[in-house]
Amino acid sequence: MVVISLSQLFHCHFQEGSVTQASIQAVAREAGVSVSTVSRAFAKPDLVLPETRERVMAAAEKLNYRISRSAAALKSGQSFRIALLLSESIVTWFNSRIYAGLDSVFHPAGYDISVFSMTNADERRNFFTDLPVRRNVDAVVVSSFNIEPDESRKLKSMNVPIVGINIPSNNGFDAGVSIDDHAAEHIAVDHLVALGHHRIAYIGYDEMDDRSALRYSASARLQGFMDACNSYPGVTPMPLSLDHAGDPANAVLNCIISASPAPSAVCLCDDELAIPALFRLRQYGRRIPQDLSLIGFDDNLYAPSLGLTTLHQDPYAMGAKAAQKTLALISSDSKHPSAAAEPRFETPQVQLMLRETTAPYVDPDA
Amino acid sequence: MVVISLSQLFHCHFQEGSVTQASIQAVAREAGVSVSTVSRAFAKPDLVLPETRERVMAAAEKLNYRISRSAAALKSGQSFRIALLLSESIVTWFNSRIYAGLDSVFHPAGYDISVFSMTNADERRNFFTDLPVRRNVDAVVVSSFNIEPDESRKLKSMNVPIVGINIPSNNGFDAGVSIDDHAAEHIAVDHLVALGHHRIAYIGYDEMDDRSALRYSASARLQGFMDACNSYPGVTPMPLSLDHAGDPANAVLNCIISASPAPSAVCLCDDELAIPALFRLRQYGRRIPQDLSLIGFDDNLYAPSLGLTTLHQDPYAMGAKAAQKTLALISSDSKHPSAAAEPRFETPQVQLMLRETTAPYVDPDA
DNA sequence: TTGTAAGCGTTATCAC
DNA sequence: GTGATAACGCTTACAA
Repeated sequence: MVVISLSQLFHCHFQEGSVTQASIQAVAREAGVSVSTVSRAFAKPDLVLPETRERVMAAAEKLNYRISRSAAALKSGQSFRIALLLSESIVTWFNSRIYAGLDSVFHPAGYDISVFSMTNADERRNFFTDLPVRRNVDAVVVSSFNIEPDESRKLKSMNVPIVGINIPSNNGFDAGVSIDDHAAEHIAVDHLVALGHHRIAYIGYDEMDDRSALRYSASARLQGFMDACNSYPGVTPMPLSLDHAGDPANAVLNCIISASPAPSAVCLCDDELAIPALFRLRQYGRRIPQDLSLIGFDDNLYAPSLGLTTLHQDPYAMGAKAAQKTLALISSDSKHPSAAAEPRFETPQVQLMLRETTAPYVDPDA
Repeated sequence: MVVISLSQLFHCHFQEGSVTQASIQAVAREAGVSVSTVSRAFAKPDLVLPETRERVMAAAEKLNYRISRSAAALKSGQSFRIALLLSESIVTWFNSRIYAGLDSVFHPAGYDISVFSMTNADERRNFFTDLPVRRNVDAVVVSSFNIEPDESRKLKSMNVPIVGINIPSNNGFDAGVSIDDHAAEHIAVDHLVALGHHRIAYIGYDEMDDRSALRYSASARLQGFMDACNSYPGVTPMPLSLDHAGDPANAVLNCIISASPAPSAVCLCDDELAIPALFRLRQYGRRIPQDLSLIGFDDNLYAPSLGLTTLHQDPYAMGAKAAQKTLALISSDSKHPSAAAEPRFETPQVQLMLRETTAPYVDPDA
C-alpha cells in the first residue's frame, strides 16, 4: 500500500508558485539572503551589491514574487493613494484629461488615484464633514472646484499637500496649476473688437442652477468678458444665460434670436456648448462666420475638424504638471521642507486658435 | 527657572488631534473598550452592542480617527484595489464612462481603481510579462480589449476574478458585459434597407494601423455590416477604410466622394467619426439626409442635439454592472464558490436612435 | 458581547 | 553591504 501525504501531493504545486503567493521570506530563502536584502533590492536597489541584486531578482522572478503594496504602505506610513476632488463627473472633456494627466505621473510612481466627485451640495458637505480621506491619502488634488475657505482649512488639517487645478485662489494650497479664465476671455474680445464687432454676446449657463458646479471658471470667464468689453468705448457686452436643462442647441438658438439688438459675435462658455450652437445656427440659415462670429473655449476633440475658433487649454498637461508638483511636495514633506518643485504655482497660457468661425464685422444694413 | 519638557509642551497639541493621527489603540482607550471592539464597530457594526458602538464612534469622532486602509488591507489579505485594463486612453467617450460606471460601485464599496492603459504593443507585452498587478489587486476588469488566449491565461494565473467589458469572447473570463457589435450593425442595415437604400457604405479606421486598439469591436461591426448587407439580395455593401492620421472630417469626405458608385447611405464606425463627417458633408453641399443617409455608433454627448441617427450603447451602465459582478465574485471567492451574481455574462441591448440623418432613398436620376 | 493575543508582509534601526 | 529584529495598525480566532 502506498501512502501519500497531503503535503507531498501539494508540494509540486507550491513549488510551481501557481497556488500560493510567495512572500519576501521565500524569496530570501531562494536567493540565500536575508529579508532585509530582498526588501532593499526592490526599494533601494543602489544599497545592495549588483551581484546580490541579480540573485534576488532571479529568485523573485522564479517565484513570481511581487512586493505587497499594502504591507509596504503600512510600514512606510504612506498610503500611496492620492485623492482627486472633482465638482463634476470624470466623464467631462476637462476632467477625464485631468485624470489622465495626473495618472501619467502618479501611476508610474506607484500611486493610485481615488476619485471623489461631488455633484451636489449634500455630497460636498458630507465629504468635508467626514473627511473620509484623512490618514488614507498622501495628498489631495482639487480640480475645478470652487472651494470655500473653511473647506480648504479642513483639508489643511490633514497635514498632507493640497494641490489645486483651476481653482479660484491659491490661498490654502501648497501648489497649483490654473489658467487665467479672466484674461482668456479678454483675448477673445480683443480679437472680435479688432475684427470690428461691437455688439458681442456671451452665453454661459445660469450660475444658480447648481451651487457646486465649477462656478469659479464660469464667473471668471463672464467677468473677463465684461471687463474686456467695457475697456473698449462703443463696445456693448451682452451677457446671456441658459438653463442647464433641455437641448443646448435650441437654447442657444433661442437666446441669440431673441437678443435685441442682434449681436454680431458670440463668445460661448465652452466648446461643448459652442459645437451644437454652431450646428443649429447654420441649420437655421445663419451663416457663420459671415452673419455671426463664434468663439468657444477649451479646443476640444471636435473643435479642430469643425473649424471652431476657440480658446485652447490643455488639461492633460495641467494634470501632469500638478502631479509632478504633488510628488515633489510629498517627498519634501519628509526631508527638505523647502525642496519642492519651484515655482509652486503656475499659470499655463491660453491660446486663441484662429479657425473658421470668426470674420470681420459687416454692417447688415449696408 | 522654569523647566518645561517637550512632552508637556506638545501635550495639548496631541490632545487636539491636529498633529498626530490617532490609532485604533487611542480610540479604544478613549471609549474604554478593547481594540477588537473598535475594529468590529467599524467593520462589523452588528457584532457590537448599539450602545458600545455609539461610545466607540463618539471617541473616534473626537479623535478624528479613520481606519487605516493599508493596515486593514494587509491583515485581511485583500488589497481593495481593482486593475482596469484599457487598450486606449481613459479620455475617450467610452472609457471615461466605463471608469465612471465602475467607480460608482467600487468607490462606495471601498475599492480603488488602478488604470493600466496599453496604447502600444510594447506596453502590452510588458504588462503581461511582468504582471505588475499580481498579488496587488482583488480583481481585473478588462475593457474593450482584444485580449489573446495566452494573455487571458496569464491573468487566470493570478487567481483573482477576471471580468470583461466588450470583449471578443467570454473564454477565460469569470463574468462579462458586452454588447453584440455584429447584431447592432445588422439593425442599422435593416433600417437603411427598409428605407430603400441599396448602395450602403461602411467607414471605419484601417485595422492595421495599431495592433492594440479595440480591434475586436471594429472588426465585429464591419463583419456585422457585411453579413447584414449580404443577407439582402440587391444590396451592395461598400466597406471603406480611413487612415487614423489626419483630419477625420476630410478623410471621410474624400472617402465618400471618391467611392464609385456613389453610396446613398453610410454607416460610420462611431459617432466620433460621424459628427465631423456630418459637418463637413453638409458644408460641402451634400444634403443630409436627402442626398445621403448617415448612421453613427455610440450615441455620444453630441448625437442627440445634432440629430444624429445612431446606435445607442450605455458604457456607464455597463461599467456599473460589471463592477457589481466583480464584487459578487470577490466575496463568493472566499465563501460560497457558486453564489456569484447570475447571470455571469450579460449582453445589453443596443438601440437604434432614429433622428434626422436618415431618410428614404430617392433615385438621383429620377 | 467583548477581550486577549497572534500575526499579516513589509521597512527601519540597529549591529556586524 | 548585509543580517537580525522590532515595529507599522489593523483583523480574527479563540477564550472568557
